[in-house]
Amino acid sequence: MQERMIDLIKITPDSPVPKYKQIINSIYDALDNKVVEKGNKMPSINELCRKYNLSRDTVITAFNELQSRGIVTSQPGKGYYIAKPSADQHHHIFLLFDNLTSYKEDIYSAFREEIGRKGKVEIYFHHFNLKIFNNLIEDSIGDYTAYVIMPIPSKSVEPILDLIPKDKIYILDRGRRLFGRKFPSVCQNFKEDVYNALRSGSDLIGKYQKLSMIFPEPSNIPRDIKRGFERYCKEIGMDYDIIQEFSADKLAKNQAYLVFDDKSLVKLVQSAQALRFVPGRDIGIISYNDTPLKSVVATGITTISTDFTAMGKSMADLVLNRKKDHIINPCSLIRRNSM
Amino acid sequence: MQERMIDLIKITPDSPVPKYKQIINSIYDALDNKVVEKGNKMPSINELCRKYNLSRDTVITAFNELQSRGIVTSQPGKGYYIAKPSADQHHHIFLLFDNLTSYKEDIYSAFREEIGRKGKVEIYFHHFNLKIFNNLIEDSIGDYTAYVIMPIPSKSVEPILDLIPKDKIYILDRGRRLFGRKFPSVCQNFKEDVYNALRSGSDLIGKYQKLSMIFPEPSNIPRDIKRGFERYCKEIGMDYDIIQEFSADKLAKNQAYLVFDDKSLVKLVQSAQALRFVPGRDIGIISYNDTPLKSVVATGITTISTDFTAMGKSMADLVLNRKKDHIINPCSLIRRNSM
DNA sequence: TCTAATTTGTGCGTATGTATG
DNA sequence: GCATACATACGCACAAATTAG
Repeated sequence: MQERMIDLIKITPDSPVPKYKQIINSIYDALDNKVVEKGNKMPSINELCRKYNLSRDTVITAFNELQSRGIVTSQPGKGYYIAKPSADQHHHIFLLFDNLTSYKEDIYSAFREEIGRKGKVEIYFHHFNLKIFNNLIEDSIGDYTAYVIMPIPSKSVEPILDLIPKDKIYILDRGRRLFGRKFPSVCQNFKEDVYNALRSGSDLIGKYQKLSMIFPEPSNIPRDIKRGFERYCKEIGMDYDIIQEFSADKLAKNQAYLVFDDKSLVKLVQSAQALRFVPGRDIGIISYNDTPLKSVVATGITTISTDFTAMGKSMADLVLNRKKDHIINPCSLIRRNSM
Repeated sequence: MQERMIDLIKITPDSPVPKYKQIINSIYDALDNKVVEKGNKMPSINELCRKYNLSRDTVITAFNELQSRGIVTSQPGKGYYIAKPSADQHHHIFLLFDNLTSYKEDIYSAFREEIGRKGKVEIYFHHFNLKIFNNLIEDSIGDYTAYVIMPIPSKSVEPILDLIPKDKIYILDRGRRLFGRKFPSVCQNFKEDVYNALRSGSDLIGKYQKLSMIFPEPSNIPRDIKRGFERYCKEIGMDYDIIQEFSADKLAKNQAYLVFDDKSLVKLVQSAQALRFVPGRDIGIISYNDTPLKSVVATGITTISTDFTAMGKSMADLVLNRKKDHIINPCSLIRRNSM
């Protein structure tokens, strides 16, 4: 037993981390990975000194610190023993968002709240720029206990992720298909979500003759959304098309629109107002990602939206408990007057 | 290893460039030429003093600057270590927001865009919690070249700010009255802004019999807004009151409402819709802080708003050029159908 | 447990040159 | 010419952290 335990202590002499702290961290890691448990005997002080060429005092400093934190107890004349079944390690979390939009606040707040005092969270943004993405991760390697990442949707992010220890990576929001089950994740299943949300609103959609998706290109909107949309339309035999940029002349009565960015939504509603088309009667509007204001835009916009608070909470749960799950975040259709 | 590193520092005593800057440049060169890498130990302060006949203070000045640029980290009792794989950015900016609301996105994007490749921006949120505020700043001291801060409106933030070098602090958005001309700033003048915006809209406001401000308490909305509002109403002899929480029964015809938070705005618009009161005819609505969606809420909400993009740009200009200005950010009334 | 060596961190005093008014 | 402020550089002293023996 001690033999195995000894090997769990990793000392790198030239690290900026003090040796006694490296010992402490090793014990925490061993507890987290459940390779030691309450009651196990710790390797003796002299054993560690010899094996790692450490000063006796260095080991004692570490053990004293562990004892004062309640992780180990000492039995004079016998040795040190693990005193706790698990340890609330201090998590230092690298949270990499794509960009700063209003619903990110929901994810972040929920995440932070769940993490609470158990860790410190630092936020970064890559703005879908691969160079920034790589630099941020490269700079941060070794500095965090967990890396929660909204990836850029491209194969080219993989080499840089390989530099991070695999068991510290968590994938957030998108990248479900890109990474499969390679990392723990809380993601949307964009294709299924859109498909299911549209299905659940078939009674509303049926009122219209055609369903147009306003999908700006190039954009960072997940491609899978388009696939889910197309699958739905084909399946129920709905007339549909995909518009790259909305303009007023594309607005027609008895047509419904599925819109993703706020800018297009604003244009769409303004055009409708100009022609005195009433959303929900003359035209239909479904918007993506819900915000409080959308409930009063025009006379209320129907939205397809994932639950961002749930997303933040689930991710915190994964990180805190080192779970390896692959969670699909819930998504639903929120019915309002615009359809 | 240290031996080689020592030689990488070139000091020419008679050069016009200060010695501490020569040290900094040497480290940059070493990083550029990849003769040092992340995690390498720097030669100790005393070592450099002896070897190059430098004052200890000179070396420390250089190392502190490197640390605040994020190039090195220090561990008391051990030494200084290279913290980045490569270095090109000379500004390392600590950006502390109060919370994440939609218009923060505008400030941040504009700020980031102006900073460009000249620096790295790290963003934090204090949520008006003094403890978080203090912890975030305390933890960050010495790690950044500039601290851009949206303060908590309270005297109690001053002691912690005193710990930051005075010439690295910039005040953003609020705190104009709290700090006066103590730090460079880009702030709103809430009292004047509201007063002037209301004055410029007197033709619209005159249509209504009463002007009600919906001002939730407690809240983090600047108190000065209330003062500007009261001053305007008294000056033109307008009947007015201040409502702490809006409820449907408080909605009355021929009355105008000045509303600050999205939650109250949503309630207000929904109540109006329920009673079939048309904004701009039966009731008036003015909302604070513009977002794209507000142009299509109901049939368009009139807003009083500062220019958040300008705010971000101005702040970037101050930081990049180390200007000491005190800028009042422009604010105006944006006329739409709701008044 | 104690001593010793090395390291960073901080404070204070001093001196010099330069820019500003 | 004078006063002031600021950046640069030096010297000394002491505290606290890290580690060795």
